[in-house]
Amino acid sequence: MIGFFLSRSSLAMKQHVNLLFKEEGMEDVSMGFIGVLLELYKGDGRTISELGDSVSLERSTMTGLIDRMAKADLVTREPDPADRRALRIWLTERGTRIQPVVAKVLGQTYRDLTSGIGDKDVEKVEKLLGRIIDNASSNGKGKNG
Amino acid sequence: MIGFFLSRSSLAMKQHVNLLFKEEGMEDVSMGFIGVLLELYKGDGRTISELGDSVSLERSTMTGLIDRMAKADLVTREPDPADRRALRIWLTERGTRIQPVVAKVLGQTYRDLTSGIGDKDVEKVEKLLGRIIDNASSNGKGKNG
DNA sequence: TGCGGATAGTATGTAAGCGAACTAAATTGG
DNA sequence: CCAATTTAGTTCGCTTACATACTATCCGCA
Repeated sequence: MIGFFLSRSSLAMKQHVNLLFKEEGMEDVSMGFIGVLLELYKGDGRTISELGDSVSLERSTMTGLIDRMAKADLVTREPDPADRRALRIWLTERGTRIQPVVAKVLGQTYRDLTSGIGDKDVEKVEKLLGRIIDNASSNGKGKNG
Repeated sequence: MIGFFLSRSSLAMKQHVNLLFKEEGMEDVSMGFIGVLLELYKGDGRTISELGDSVSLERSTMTGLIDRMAKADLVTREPDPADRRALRIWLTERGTRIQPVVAKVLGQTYRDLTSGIGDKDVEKVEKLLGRIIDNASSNGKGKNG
């Protein structure tokens, strides 16, 4: 059944990324950080909510994620002087420095896990999974969609 | 990136299944139970380890899963008279009774989430995800594979 | 100006998964 | 036959995700 394949492949990729980081001597960097790191490489100093929207995670999920990233010395939370509710997330020196490693791990993961699968097929899978995600949100939120 | 699609679609399916069970008035039945239930419908009275192997979950994960299934009155743990280490998992009356609902929810989920995608393409996705899962295990366990 | 609703972030509790460490029991091998 | 190893299951600590409820702050409008 498709659900089985989805959950296993998702978990497998997560574990593979974690493994590669460990092999780079970065046991404290995990798959979960990558989405946020990639966003921050586009530009840091954004709020937790903005980042959460970009990576499709709830605010309550972001709190713990940013906690762990801060503990791993990848980001800092700084108060926004213009909005005392908001915190702006900035890359630390380490967070900036590991960008090439992040790229390397992602590239290697892609090559390792899609080996034997053509780029066209990978694109097709992404497109179909995108469709599944869309179907879920229209069937879920809209109720009688 | 493919990792994003995998984790989102996997989560989406999980939530969709949970939602459909809720709509059936079974808030306490969740996606996580399904793999084990389907195995038990093939034949119950198996050990936790056997079931874990069948659904590709670690023993430590199974403990909590069976706990929750027992709390939802779907299964019972019974000691194996022939092996005092082992516990045999049996379907309860409720566990047996909901089989048609499980089938219905699974069928509906399949139709909802793959709507707009041909059966051939779904099969193709399953096949390619299977390949990714295999790639992960050979690259992960074997190390320099 | 000040009240009422939006918004930012956190806290809490639950699910689902892993690995490592542990206990009890079974199996194997010398 | 008994010591050593393996196996069954649980417990513990961690990650990652959610929803809900809460605090603090901001903003729109009367």
